[in-house]
Amino acid sequence: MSIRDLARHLNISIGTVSRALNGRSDVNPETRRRVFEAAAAIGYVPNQSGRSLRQGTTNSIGFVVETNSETSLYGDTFFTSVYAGVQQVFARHHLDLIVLLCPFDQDPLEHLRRVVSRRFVDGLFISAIQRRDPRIDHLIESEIPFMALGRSLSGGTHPWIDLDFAGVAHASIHRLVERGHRRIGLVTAGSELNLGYVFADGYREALAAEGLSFDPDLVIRAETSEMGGYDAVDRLLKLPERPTAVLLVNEIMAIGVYRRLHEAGLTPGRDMAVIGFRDSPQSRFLSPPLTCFRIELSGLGRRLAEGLLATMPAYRDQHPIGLVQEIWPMHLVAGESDPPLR
Amino acid sequence: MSIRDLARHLNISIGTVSRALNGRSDVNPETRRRVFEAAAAIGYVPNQSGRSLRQGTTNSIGFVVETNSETSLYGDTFFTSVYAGVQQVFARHHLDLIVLLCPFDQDPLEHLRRVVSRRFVDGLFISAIQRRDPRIDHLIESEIPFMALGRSLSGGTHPWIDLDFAGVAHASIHRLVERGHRRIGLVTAGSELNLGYVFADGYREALAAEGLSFDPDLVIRAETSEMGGYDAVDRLLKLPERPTAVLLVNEIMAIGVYRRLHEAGLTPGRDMAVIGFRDSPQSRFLSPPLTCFRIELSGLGRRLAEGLLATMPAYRDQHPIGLVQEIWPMHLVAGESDPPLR
DNA sequence: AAGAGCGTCGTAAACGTTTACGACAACACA
DNA sequence: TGTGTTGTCGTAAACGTTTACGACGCTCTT
Repeated sequence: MSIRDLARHLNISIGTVSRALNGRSDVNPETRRRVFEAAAAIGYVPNQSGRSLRQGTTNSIGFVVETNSETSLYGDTFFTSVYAGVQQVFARHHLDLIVLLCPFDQDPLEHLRRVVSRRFVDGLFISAIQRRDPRIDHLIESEIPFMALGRSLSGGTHPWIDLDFAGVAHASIHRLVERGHRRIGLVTAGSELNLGYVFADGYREALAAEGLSFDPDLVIRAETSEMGGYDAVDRLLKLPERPTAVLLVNEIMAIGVYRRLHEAGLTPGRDMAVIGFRDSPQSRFLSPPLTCFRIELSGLGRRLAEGLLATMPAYRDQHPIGLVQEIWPMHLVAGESDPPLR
Repeated sequence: MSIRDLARHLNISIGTVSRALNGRSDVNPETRRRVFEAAAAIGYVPNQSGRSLRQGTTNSIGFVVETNSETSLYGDTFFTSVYAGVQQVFARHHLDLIVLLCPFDQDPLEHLRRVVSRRFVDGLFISAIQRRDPRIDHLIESEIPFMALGRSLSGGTHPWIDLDFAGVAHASIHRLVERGHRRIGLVTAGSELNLGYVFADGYREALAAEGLSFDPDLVIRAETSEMGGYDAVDRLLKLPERPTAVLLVNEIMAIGVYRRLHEAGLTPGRDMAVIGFRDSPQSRFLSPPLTCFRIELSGLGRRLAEGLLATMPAYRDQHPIGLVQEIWPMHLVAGESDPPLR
């Protein structure tokens, strides 16, 4: 079932059929109508390989995700919502979004190399950005359009959108101080994820802004999992002078944090205030509900898509925005895990 | 950077280069060595579109996932581990696994039609199998190799692997009865997911096997989310005669279940026994830890991959297993959420 | 009436790869 | 020496599509 069959069936040339289907102007409207009608009737759909080969483009964009729990900060609902936003924008351009999984036993750079060299996709999203991320250098060098969810230390001239972890740290510290806390712990990502550093830097700055001193003992770098949160609190509880509040880099950790507090006979919120990132059904269903930060995820997805398309020649004119390098805001959702200090 | 450039660089024909790279036997070992060496030196990688066009195959397999929360029973770690298993097998065959997202505002059948007709992949995995699933009929009709994670009512001659929800129901009921429970509730999937029905049927059979009567009031069909679990318990608590134990179709619900019990001044486990599916870090970190069922997920992934390859002519001889239609076992992990009834 | 302009269409090359087929040399065997 | 076999390689067609180019007929202008 090729374009040749369709052309024969209509008694016209394959060139005309192709032009009709691709919406070119030099084809009679009546002819175009007949072509579409016949295509639908006999169920013709263009072969993607042939099309790709000819025009050097695949009409699909890849979202690279790490399956390694060390580098994946977010739960499932996070990416699902982001994907939805991306797809909303892509649908208008007949672009497909596909998810490319980096096997956990493979080096992410190696995996990316493979994806890029195969020319499997026209563009890429990458996430789980490391502090110094060789993937970014490789992508820039290979000249493939891409968008980073998160920024690295090197910066560069590629598009990125980063979540406002510094803002979260500031808002959290300010709120906790207002509620009487003076000794506030931080549990941040222990991996080389850049956001772990951004979060820690924001924490330190926020302490300074509130006139509080910085105690390195209160900063725990942990795995971003239930167990990571558990271990982190374990260490905080062993300090000679415990913090009265703690800030978490993600909400998965909160589960372990609550658990460890319970085991120590303490009540989350009452005996130790907890603020976490991010708002999710899980956060809301914890007891007490976690005070955390909400992200407009599908909006983020849409913006990511726009930012990527803006760098692609074929779509640039439809997205006349400059280089997207933005901080995505998050909004505090008050729970009951950080009541005023008695 | 095409095969032509590589051939010119080596002063041999492109046919020989292609045969050398593809491991055919009719090429001098010394020539083959030179070809591989030169390819690595100048960084040549075969163009996938050209290859696909010629041999009508894409060397990649798609895993279709629903982003709709109504039909997605499992959390993130579930699929991540399954993917890992699939990739282990695929790596040996130079096959790529890509995830194809069905946009939540699109009909899954429509989405699948598009994927299939574009010939984007050589084979497919589908999950979230409905009781009667038109996708399966379409896949059979279109003659594309596929493997279903879950089985539908229609059966048919396609390969599938289904989790042993009936076995879970039996084992759970048996255990609860042993521990003194006589009135046991069930919270199953409210959508048209077939496993929701399989689970309910297993529950009913297990009750009969234990000589207990079936009370339709004790069966709640709910959304497979935190809120779904919450609402389900809410209804169970309103019954004139409360159950002393409850069975959950997934562990996300358990979060809502625990929460609702707490709000009613009840303690999960002590005042109402809870057994859930499935074992995950979350289940373990609940208080009390959830008694649930563990699945060997990467093994499941490997078996899914083998079962798919067994139906594909190009790989069949390397996987001489028949049609895979199997029930995948799950093993009870004792938590503390179902102590003996006082 | 001749030429320009326009709308519509067919022709054929090109994208990069694989593979059927045949060519050729070297060698073994009768 | 002639025939067959084997190992190695080149040639060219084919996959399905897009698109540059030119052809053709029609209308409009001067």
